[in-house]
Amino acid sequence: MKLNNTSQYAIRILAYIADHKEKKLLSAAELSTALVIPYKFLTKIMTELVKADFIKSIRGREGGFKLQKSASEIKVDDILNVFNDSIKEEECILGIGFCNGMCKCALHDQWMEPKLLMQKIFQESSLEDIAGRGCKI
Amino acid sequence: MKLNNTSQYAIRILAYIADHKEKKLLSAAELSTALVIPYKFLTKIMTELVKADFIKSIRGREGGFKLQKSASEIKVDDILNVFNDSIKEEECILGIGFCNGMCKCALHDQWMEPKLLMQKIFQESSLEDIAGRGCKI
DNA sequence: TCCAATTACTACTACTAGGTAGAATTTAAA
DNA sequence: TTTAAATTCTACCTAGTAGTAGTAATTGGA
Repeated sequence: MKLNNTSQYAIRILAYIADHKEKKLLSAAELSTALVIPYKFLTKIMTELVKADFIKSIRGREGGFKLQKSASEIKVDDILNVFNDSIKEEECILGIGFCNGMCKCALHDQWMEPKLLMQKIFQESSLEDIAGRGCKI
Repeated sequence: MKLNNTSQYAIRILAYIADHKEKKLLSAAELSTALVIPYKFLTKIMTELVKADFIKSIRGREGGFKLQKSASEIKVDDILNVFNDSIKEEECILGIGFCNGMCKCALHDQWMEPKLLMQKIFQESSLEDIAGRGCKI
């Protein structure tokens, strides 16, 4: 009952970048150190975030990354979608493939409330909302 | 954001057994067919459920499985615990290891409500509560 | 007593997520 | 123009989850 590691890293990376927009560019090395994410794994994730158009990369010396959109435009759910980790409408807690009103799993009714709540939180929370909250990790 | 396959299977198996207590014993073959779970994988799970003392097995011809405790005594959370899949108190949505009031992750506050709700549902839902709900899968 | 139906055990394979290594490419500064 | 700092690409390794195969052990019934 957790997000996968890559999604967690991606959210933390983007929130960190959003929280440091006074700096023009942040390098992979700086992000890796600050967020305690293995450097090589982080660079792999960065490439995906660039392709997904959340961030812009500047190659070469003095290069780095910065947000491509405004922080309020990027929702947590958008990030989860890139890593196939968002909560699907028909998602069933017991994994049966067609859990709905007609034929529902044993936990269907109980599961609706937390599921909708999580969907709502992910869809409504933008980087702007979460950047600067709590610790800087 | 999902339970692992084994936990899902285990819950469905136990709910099914609870829902068929009029039958003295249910065989692995019957469960495998009824619940559409690969036979060999199911037998492996059954062995774990026996060791965890949720069910009793009768070996040999005419053997099978039945609940070892009453359905109201077995909570969903007890099952999740066997497969290391229950929601821990300190569990953090962004995976940082020490997310609490002092040093909390960017999504800590939003995450509290659905997390507590899920914990509550898992801890309070017994097999008796869920058996017989919805479809028989 | 023997057989067939059943659970239990041991070991293996397949797939995927997480992570690492090394070299290629780009670019600003010296 | 050379070099060093940076991203990108390709390929691989590792560990854990899911699932399979074969056989041993148990036991009721013919």
